[in-house]
Order: sequence, then structure tokens, then C-alpha cells
Amino acid sequence: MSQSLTQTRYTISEVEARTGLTQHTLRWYERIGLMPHVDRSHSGQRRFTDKDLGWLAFVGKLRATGMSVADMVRYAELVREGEHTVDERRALLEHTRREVRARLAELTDALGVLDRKIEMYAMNTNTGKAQS
Amino acid sequence: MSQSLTQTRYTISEVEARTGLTQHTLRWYERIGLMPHVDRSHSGQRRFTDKDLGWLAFVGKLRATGMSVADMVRYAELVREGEHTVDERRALLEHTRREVRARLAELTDALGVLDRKIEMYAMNTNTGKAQS
DNA sequence: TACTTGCTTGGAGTGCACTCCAGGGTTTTA
DNA sequence: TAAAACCCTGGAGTGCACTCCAAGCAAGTA
Repeated sequence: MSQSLTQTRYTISEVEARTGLTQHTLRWYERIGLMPHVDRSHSGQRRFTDKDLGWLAFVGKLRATGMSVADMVRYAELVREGEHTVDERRALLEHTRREVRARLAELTDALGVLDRKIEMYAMNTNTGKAQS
Repeated sequence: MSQSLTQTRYTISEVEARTGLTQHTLRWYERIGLMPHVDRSHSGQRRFTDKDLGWLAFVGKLRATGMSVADMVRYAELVREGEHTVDERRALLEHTRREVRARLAELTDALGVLDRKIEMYAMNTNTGKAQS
């Protein structure tokens, strides 16, 4: 079960470069409980691990689904609480999935409207017919 | 070119019921220039037409694309300015379309991550194996 | 050692898209 | 006609997700 003793540790600016999240946002994520507690150097500076980077990548995907920060924090809390929360975690993710599917349908529909409108403008350019 | 003389006119609460937009939002849309000027009764109350409803439906589609209110206002201004703005209108819509396509790709990717995570939780429920 | 750059904190500020309020006039119903 | 319901305006307030600030400590370089 033992890990490599030379585990890579990243400063906050390295994590900023790798994730695209600002230092402000990274500190804020930790403050609101969206990060598992991050290691510190002897002087108190954050030292992120590859595991932290993995978590941030997953959080990025959750953000991309449109999940609210409050729900992401709830999910992070459940992870910290341990194995007995897997049912609630799955329920949260399934709820998010339903919302993503609805959003995809809505977005696809709106894309169709956009396509038709753009097509009308293209015709308009050729014929000079009026429209809004 | 003449229209029916008995054109249906809707009060703000009727439009609220039909569109799902609140009265506050409808007034705000008008204030910021997102509506063509709405008719008024002799006493100054708004009287929306079917054309207004059509515009609101289109605006709803633009909202669904994720277009900002500022860009929707810009689009509404261009419509008011007349036919010579069709190129800029089309450019605005094409820009929005590119963003919608990017968002669809991002959302589809995030959905895949969600699917895999949920599947892992389903397995976990059966096997008792640990994970985050 | 001096200087520059980087990191720390709690708290304040920002931009967006609404959302609501106060105070008053209008329209409909009993 | 009186009460209830509806609508008006300018401006203030809200919730979200950051984003920035001040003041100070720490680390790396000439």
C-alpha cells in the first residue's frame, strides 16, 4: 500500500498554469470546502499533489455540466464523509445528468433556430427581401 | 398590405402567463432596449401584440443559446436600425452559433464523465470497492 | 544584504441577470 | 360606490461565482 516517497508537489502558481483556474479561485475553492484539505509547506504555503490536480479536473467537469458551486461543495462533503454516502453521491450525479440532458436538448433546439435564422439572412443577402 | 383591425392585445400579466417571464423581467427588457417599443393603452398600460410575443419567443431562444443580454440588446438595436445591418446581425448570430457548438461539445464530454462516474458508483454498490 | 517576486489571510468589490420595493394611478368586481 | 386586483415608474436589493485588495511574511537572486 506504500506510495513513492518523491511525490510531486505543486505551488499555487503551478496549479494556476496547469488548470487555468486563478490563484484566487483556487484559494476560494478551498475556503468554501470544495477541495480536500491541501498540504502545506513548513511555512504554510500550499503544496498541491497530483491527486489534487485530479480532483480539480473532475470539479472542472462538474462545472462544465452547469452544476452549482453549492452542489459541488455538497458532493465534496459527501466524499469526505466516506463510503456510506455513495448512494447520495450517485443520486446527486444522476440529478445533474438529467439536467445536462435537458440542457443539451434545449441547446440543440436553439441551435436549430439559429441555423434557420442565419440561413434566412444568407437568402436575404441575395434577394433583398425584408425580415426581422 | 392592411392588417386585421381587431388585433389581439395582451396585458402584461397575460404575457407573463404565456411566456413564463415575470412582469418585472418584461418591464426590464423594455427598459434596457431588448423590446421594440410596446404599445400603450390610453392610460399608459402596456398592450402587447402577437408580434411582441413572437419577438419574445425568439429572444427566449437566444437566451437558451447562452447569449448575453448585452449581445441580445445589440441584436435588437440592429433590427431597429433597419436592413443595412443584416450583415452585422448575421455575424452576431454566427458568432453565437460557434459558441453554442463549443458548449454542446463541452456538455457532451462532461455528460460522458458523469455517465462513467455513475456507472462506477453502480458497480461500487454491488462490490463494495472504494473510490472517490 | 537588498531587492524582487511569490504566497498568506480576511474581507471587500464586481458583473451579470434579474427581482423587488415604495408610492401612486387604473380597472374590474361586488 | 367601495373594495380588490392590476399596472405604472425609478431605483434599490439579491444571489451567484468569482475577483481583487491591503498588509504582511517567505523565498529566490544579484
